[in-house]
Amino acid sequence: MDNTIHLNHLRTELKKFVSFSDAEWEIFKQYLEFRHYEKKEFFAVPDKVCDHMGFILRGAMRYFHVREGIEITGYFSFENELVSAYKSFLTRRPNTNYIQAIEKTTLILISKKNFELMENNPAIAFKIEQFGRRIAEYYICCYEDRVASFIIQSPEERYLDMQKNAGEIFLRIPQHYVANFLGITPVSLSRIRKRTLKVHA
Amino acid sequence: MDNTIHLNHLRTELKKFVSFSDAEWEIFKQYLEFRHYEKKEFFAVPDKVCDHMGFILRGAMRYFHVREGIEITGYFSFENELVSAYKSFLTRRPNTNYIQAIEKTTLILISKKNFELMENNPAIAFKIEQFGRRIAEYYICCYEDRVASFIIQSPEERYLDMQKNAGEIFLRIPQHYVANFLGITPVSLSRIRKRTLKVHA
DNA sequence: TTAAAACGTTAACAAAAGATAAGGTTTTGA
DNA sequence: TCAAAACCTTATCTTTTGTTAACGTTTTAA
Repeated sequence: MDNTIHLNHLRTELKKFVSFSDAEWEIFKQYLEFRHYEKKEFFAVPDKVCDHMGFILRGAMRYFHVREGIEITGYFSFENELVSAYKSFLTRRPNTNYIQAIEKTTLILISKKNFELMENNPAIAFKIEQFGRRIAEYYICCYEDRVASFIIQSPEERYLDMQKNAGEIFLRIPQHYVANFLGITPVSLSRIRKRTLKVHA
Repeated sequence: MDNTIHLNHLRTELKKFVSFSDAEWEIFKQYLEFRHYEKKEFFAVPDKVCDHMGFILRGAMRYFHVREGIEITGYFSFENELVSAYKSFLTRRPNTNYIQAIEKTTLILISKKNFELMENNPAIAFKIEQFGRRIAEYYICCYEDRVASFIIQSPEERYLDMQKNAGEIFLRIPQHYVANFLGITPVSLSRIRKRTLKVHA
């Protein structure tokens, strides 16, 4: 099977982090693997080290914790985004949550081992450091906003913001997952929806 | 004034991110500046680009938003920690919150300009990429935990965790700042304290 | 195709948090 | 030193959220 199209797509998408030269890309792409996940299949589970980072070609992933037997969804990733239990990936320590495909999903994977091989390969080491840095910096910016939303906004405001800025999510994600993401229960989100609906009607 | 002791201290503390060789350190330290902040002086303000990253030699900093005229505290940094309006620093776009000294504070600063000069200096560029990467990765791990606490825990649980893991903070920081940090109002924190006190008494 | 599971809403009640204001203590700064 | 400001607690009332359970609809999987 020829994955050239997908690899070129990846190269384009990664430009928001870093631009690979042709020579660097030839090396880089040798360290990649493709993997398909069926719906509900796990990318990461608690108590195991997450040793891959993935780029989502197609599909969607859900991050969730289990607390007293109940799943609590913390995050989602979609097409053209990265997916990883980042802290576990970086520290090589056991992960604490689940990451699960919520649709049929295709990933391009880089293993921690391959990452380190590239870090030690002088032909590409510098670019890989840049790559790792830009990814981390990108997610820091996202996290800064997310934490601010918990500090500054009420659940209702977070919901309205999300509806405005990421409305497509509601078309793909069950609402009770979204509720957890906003830091509230599904019942509470249902009430917020009823409340805010009347304002616009 | 001789700052050798402080620079050596910085070099030691930065080892948790990256180790500079003697030659690299000689270059690196030339790009640093010392700056003193009086209590209540600002390190960063809204609508201006934050163009420095600081290392706290002594003192403490508070991050806060202003919303409808009210200050809402989002974070603190103390001795041997870094301080920056990171998103603004990275993206060169206007900052959205205040960062203020809450005690007499001494920082060692790196400007964005000097950071970029080092990134373009072959003698130290690689080490600087590593440095920037490790800092970002370190903060990602902190953020992952912080967001999880908002998703998984109740305000009361966040308070008890904080008391257990960062109890010293309560000795230096007014309680109503801590309340915001936990995502609640000062009145609510006061009630939580009263509630949880009885459990231990 | 069909039974089971998943999902969203609603209701009722309890628990917690927000808003506002008042009071007493401590800290600050002129 | 002394008045003003900052701070924490408490009280009251309102609003919101959590919890549990029920119901009807939709989706899933055998």
